[in-house]
Amino acid sequence: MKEAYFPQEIEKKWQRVWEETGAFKTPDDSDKPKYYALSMFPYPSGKLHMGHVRNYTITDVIARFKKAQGYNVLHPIGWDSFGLPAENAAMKHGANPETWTDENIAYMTKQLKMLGLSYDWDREVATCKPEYYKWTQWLFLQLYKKGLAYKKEAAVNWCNDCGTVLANEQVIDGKCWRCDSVVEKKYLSQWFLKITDYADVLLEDLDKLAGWGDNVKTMQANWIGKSHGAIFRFPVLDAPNGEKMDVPVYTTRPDTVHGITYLVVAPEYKDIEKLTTPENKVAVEEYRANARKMSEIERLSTDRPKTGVPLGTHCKNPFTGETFPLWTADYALVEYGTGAVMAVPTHDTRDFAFAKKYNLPLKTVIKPADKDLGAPESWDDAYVDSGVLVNSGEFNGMDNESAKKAITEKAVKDGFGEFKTQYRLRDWLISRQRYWGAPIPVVYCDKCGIQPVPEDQLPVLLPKDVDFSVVGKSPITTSPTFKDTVCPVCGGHATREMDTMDTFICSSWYYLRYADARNNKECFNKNKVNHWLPVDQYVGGIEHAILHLLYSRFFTKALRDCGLLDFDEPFKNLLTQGMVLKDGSKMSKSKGNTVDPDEIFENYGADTARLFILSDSPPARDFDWSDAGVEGCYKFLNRVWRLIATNADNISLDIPEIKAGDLNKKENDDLLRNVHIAIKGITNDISNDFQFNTVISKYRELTNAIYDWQSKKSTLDDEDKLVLSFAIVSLMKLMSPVAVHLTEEAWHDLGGEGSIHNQQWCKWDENLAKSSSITLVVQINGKVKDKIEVDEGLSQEEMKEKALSSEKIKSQTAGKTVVKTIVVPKKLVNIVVK
RNA sequence: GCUCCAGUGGCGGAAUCGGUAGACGCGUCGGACUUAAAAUCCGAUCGGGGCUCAACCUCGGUGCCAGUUCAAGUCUGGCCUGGAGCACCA
Repeated sequence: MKEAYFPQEIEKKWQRVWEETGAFKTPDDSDKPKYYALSMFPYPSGKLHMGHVRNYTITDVIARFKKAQGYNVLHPIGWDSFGLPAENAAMKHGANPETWTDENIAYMTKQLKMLGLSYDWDREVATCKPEYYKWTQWLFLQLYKKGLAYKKEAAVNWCNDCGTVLANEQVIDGKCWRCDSVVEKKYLSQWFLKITDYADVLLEDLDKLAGWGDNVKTMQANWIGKSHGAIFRFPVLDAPNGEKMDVPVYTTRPDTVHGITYLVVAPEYKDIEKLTTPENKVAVEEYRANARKMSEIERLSTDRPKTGVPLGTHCKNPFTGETFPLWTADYALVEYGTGAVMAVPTHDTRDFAFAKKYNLPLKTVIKPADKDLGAPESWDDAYVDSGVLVNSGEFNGMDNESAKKAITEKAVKDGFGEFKTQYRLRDWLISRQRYWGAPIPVVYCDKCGIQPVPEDQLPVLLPKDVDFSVVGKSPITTSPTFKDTVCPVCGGHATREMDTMDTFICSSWYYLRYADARNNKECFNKNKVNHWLPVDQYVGGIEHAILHLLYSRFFTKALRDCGLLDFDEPFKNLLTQGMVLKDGSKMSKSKGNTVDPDEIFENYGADTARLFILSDSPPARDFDWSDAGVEGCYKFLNRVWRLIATNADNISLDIPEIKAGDLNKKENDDLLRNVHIAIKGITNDISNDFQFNTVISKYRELTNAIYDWQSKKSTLDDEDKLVLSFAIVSLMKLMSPVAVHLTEEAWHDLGGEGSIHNQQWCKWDENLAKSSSITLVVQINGKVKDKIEVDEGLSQEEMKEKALSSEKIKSQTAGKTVVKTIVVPKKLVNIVVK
């Protein structure tokens, strides 16, 4: 065995061997229990970054650990390869997005292999390949048949820089998630998926996800935004055309209904013209035109002063008989609730600000039980806390929580309202006016209208005869061959849908395809999907907390309802890894603080990179990259290598089981114990929340313990060699999921058969994993005063005696009264004195 | 504004159930080996006080203030700071 550690040499060799022998192929049929470990698949942007390295290393270690524990592990990889960057790159360099994507996939595949990841490459998928997007289109058709895909004219988010519409989830702070430019509203006819049909079950089933962090679950719950309240319909008294009509409002505060002093409709409210008097028409039209011009970001800014104009008409409050005026104001949102708000300025901060500005009346209807609030005209803000009702007729004196129910019940009985559950979640807009995506498989017939493309005509291929240099429209529209087609129903002329699907559709089902990646007859075989899914451990970035993870949950539920699979949640356990930072901020090209994985592989090897990326922080927390830390990990691997290499002649792989009492020498017994403690600790640390940072500290502790043991030996007898072999081979096995190449090389150099990665995980003996003597901690009044080495088997009474007979304790308790003594078995004695 | 997460040495972080705070590493300092360097190895490293120094002794210490308990980094209540998500959602 070579004395020196040459990672570059070793790593290339084993990567080749693993590839040639198909070391990581996963059979579908196996007697072993299944385990599905999955990393979020990458977008082929060009090169791996450290975030990828962290993500894939974490999942790889989990996959290898589970395999060693006897599972049949599915650990696949693929490419989320449709999307705008490819198209933009193509436009910039005059190339083709496909070429650009293929080149990136090739390069990044090479890098993934250099990292020593145990993927089953036979299951690789790329969402931009026709053999994949054929099935994306097929799934769209299933959703269409089920009534879950529909087209409608709506105000949608438009990103001018990307030249396409965006889903609500892709608008962050009023800006495009990808290019950060300000999003505008446009009225367009677009395709939507009815995710709102699943709002309730998506929310409820979060409770089933015990293996997800609360942060992600609350983010999803907030996004779905369920609230309970009531719809009230207020009759209009003076509509200019004399029509009898109602204005319905949604409120979560039915208890404040007696305090209404005006009503607001959104500028885009559908009946606004009917509710405007001729005298107010000009001002209202002007206000609406202004609102239309405003960007979303301005419109939604909470600190912008409230504005509005009166419509001139009035409603009657059926609870009080009072009349109140109608206004339009842009703080009412047309997409939420009914698009109209009952305004109770005394008990809502927004209404309060608006009423103050326009001198609208204030009427108190809730006050704290124990004090008076005074005239609302003197308040600085609305009173929004709970209390008892006043000025509310028959409901006076009732606490406001009970009043919510009682008042709504009265409205139901009298026929002008009902209970209502409201969600903030909107339907998922999936049309994109871009080229590099899966075409929406729909045609528009001059006679028959919208027609889905028949399944046997799939895939609808992306045209290749397009001009990528066009500005202001999708390149797909430049294809001379794509647009015109025939109607599948009447055979007459039809035009194809020119929009492609949001790439998040492609990534909403890829984890299903891995179960049956090469199937060219079906999307996936139902039995195979039911066997492998749900994913046992999903690992990826927190940035997908809402987008990808919510969409995938929706897809799984929808496909279950289409009869394609039998489970209702795709990801049983979710690990959201933290970001990789350098000098305290996120690695990014613009900040110039990136570290190139290639350089690390070249200078230190993949094993060092893997070890380091796991070592310094728990996986869920942000990780601060440090060059000194890499160096430290490299030194540690050298230290491990030296330990094995210098002892190679004394190590046998054929180790009989060593039981308690088999060894004669105390130091050998101690080393044996340390090995068992390490096995137990490392196994538990990986099993509980994947605490790889402490796993690695335990590698170091065991390595230190073996070096310490060795420093006391000048020659080795048979017992020494036995215990040394056990210690070193255990260390190698424990490290094999992380230092995948080093341990494989050492295994072979020591004469091992096959691969260390096919060996069983180490087992520990509970009796050997604890020491025979313990440190008895003696406290006085809860403060540690002495530590005594005692035999483990001591009774509580004996522990107490030992403690009290300690010289230190005697001197500190002298002259004081012992009030009480608490004995914690095998741990400590606390003496309470006065 | 609402929701969630976090706060421990110079730094990253450790500490099943409430039971020895600071494992392991990085950095720093000191030493060994060497002609020298690299590599490697050994030792020290929370703060205050006592002792000529050291061993040792002692007090304080996990963002802040209270509380529960024999005992609190850990539990409860209230704050402060940082991060993330949502946000004129009625």
